[in-house]
Amino acid sequence: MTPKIVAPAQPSDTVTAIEEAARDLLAEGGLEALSMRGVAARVGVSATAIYNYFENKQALVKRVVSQGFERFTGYLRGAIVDLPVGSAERLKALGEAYIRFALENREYFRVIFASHAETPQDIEELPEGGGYELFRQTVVDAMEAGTIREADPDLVVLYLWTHVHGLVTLLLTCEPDARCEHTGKRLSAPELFTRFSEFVLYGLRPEGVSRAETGSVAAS
Amino acid sequence: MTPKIVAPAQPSDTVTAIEEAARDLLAEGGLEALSMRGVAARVGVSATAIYNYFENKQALVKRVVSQGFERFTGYLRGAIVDLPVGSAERLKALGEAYIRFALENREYFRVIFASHAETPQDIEELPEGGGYELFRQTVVDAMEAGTIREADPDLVVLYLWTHVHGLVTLLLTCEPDARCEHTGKRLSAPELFTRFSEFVLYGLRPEGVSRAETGSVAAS
DNA sequence: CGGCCAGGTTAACGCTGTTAATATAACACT
DNA sequence: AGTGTTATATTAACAGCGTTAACCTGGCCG
Repeated sequence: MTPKIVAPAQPSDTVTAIEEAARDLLAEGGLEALSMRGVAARVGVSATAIYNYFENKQALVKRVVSQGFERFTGYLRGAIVDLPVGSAERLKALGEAYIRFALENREYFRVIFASHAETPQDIEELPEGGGYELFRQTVVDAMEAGTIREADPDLVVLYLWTHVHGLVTLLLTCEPDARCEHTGKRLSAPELFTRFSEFVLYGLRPEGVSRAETGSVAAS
Repeated sequence: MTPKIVAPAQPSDTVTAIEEAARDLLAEGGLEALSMRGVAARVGVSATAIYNYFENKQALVKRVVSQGFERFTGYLRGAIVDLPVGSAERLKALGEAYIRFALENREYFRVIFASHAETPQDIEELPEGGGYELFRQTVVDAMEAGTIREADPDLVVLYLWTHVHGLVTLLLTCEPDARCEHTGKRLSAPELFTRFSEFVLYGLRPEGVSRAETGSVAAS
């Protein structure tokens, strides 16, 4: 029985149990299913016991979200690690993994990106940490390999991020399996992503028109 | 027999007052600021009086969201009505209006697209109604005018929708004024949208490569 | 031993959505 | 006029929520 030397270094059993219970409740029924009393009941303690480890519910949620974000980036990293650096496959796999994780962890993802990020500190520590860097590096590699054209990497990252994130949030608020096509085609999310990839690569400009022509004179 | 829960043909004074109070509270402090007692207090009645007009809070929120969606589509329609049909300006103005409305009505927009859409009926009546058709018609016009290349309109609509929606949701969860550029550039949302428009038109493929070459053989 | 303190308890406050029972006023019908 | 019905509002209450306060309890340290 070695007495625990430093408390904060390795978390106690109780606190991890609390985190697990909170994570499960969150994944099962969303934010409103995560109640202090509910978490406490799962752990087998009183509700107020949680306040020994977390200042309030928001802090608990923040912790869970933070861990979820780490799992998210880990998932993304694992999805592209075996693919050749700078390849289009790698870039595409990253987007697909983004979508897959979001759809398979709906409530989780929802809460991760519903963290209103009131304090500017929140946004610093959460989404930018590993996720953005991973995204950016993949884009930079693809640029150097000639897979995509050269441009401001941050701009391109944000552009691609916007796309996958938009697709995901639309699918999350509409329907699980992408019935957003209203002509009865009902493409699945991966199918949609594949179709979109072509637009991303080649753009929407009409076929025979060179870049100079459509510049900004499209109006009559 | 059954007390009429649905608002009558001409809404009474009280019900519109309730809707207004609910809308204001929602716009001010988000969903959690919208409480039955709070709404009732603003109207000047008892909390339970609301239940004469709305089955429960969810129904009230749904009503407010529905009205907000109508305002949203009206806003979009007004933003493009004066611009030439089929022009790139029109398409761009639509996207810009989408972003502008979302950023100027943050809580509103958030709740509109946070309507988990549990019942399939919800999604039918809400987002598809006028908004999608407006979006689609604008795209079809642009296609016929040769502003953008020809493709499945629904696919292109969803593509562009994904684009603006993703940008908006990212900006909403990150920061008001788009500090998502982490190199200190801090482009504003309209600036970002303008920059992205070029990507949307011309794509990300490297400059000199024709469509056939990069098809799907980008791997090593 | 005394003291401290982390970790747990119960009780309680004020808030929430919601239900039940009740009151009141206006209208229709005989 | 009386009577019933309906719409509209009320108050009281319940269960659940996050959170605070006061209290207990066991183990560690000087």
